[in-house]
Amino acid sequence: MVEVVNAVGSGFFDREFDLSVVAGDLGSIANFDPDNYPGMYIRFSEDSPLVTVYRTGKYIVTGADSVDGLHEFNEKLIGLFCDNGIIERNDVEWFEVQNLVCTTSFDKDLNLSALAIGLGLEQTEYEPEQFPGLVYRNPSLDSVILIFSTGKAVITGSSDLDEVEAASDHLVDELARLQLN
DNA sequence: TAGTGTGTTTCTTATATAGGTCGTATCC
DNA sequence: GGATACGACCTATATAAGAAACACACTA
Repeated sequence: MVEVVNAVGSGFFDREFDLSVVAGDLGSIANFDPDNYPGMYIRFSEDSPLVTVYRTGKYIVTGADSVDGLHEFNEKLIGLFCDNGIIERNDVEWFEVQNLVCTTSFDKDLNLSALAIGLGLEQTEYEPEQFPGLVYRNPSLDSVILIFSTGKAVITGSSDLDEVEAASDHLVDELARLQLN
């Protein structure tokens, strides 16, 4: 069972912004501090995703917990900008998912040293002194998997949920093949 | 040597995972 | 003062974006 914990997307409005003015128009939900970072942050509520908007019209949405939620939030953002006269509907050029961070569990403790050997040392990085997880990069997958001794794992780097599930299935198969699961 | 141009790195944000370290607080 | 407990933060992973700070190469 793969669960999305963070979905990241980026988009583009065909319009340049004076972020100081936009932040002023949006009020307390916007935060723009050019001395700290060139992007303007927008957050609708404490637990909502975060939007970073740039002068060029490009923007990033982080912190959604599903792909649908990411698109819904994007629509909410577009609505906010249109309602405040910041953009018009036809200024919306594109929006796409860039990265998914997912978790899964194999429900069994794992010997990461043995797993690193079994999966192939050229495809794994395991340095417990540096980081407790095993990093698994398989060229046939478009995701990177962090595997922990508790049997839990983090799958990241893909923009497609089907690819994430394929990566999870692949690892289940590998664990079965290696008789470590 | 100084100035200019180009390229690279860092910063920031979200998020899970887990081990280690560090600082602070509480108790004896 | 020493021992223990706890929280915060670091480590690593991916990704987008723009700006600033660098490093390096080249020309005058």
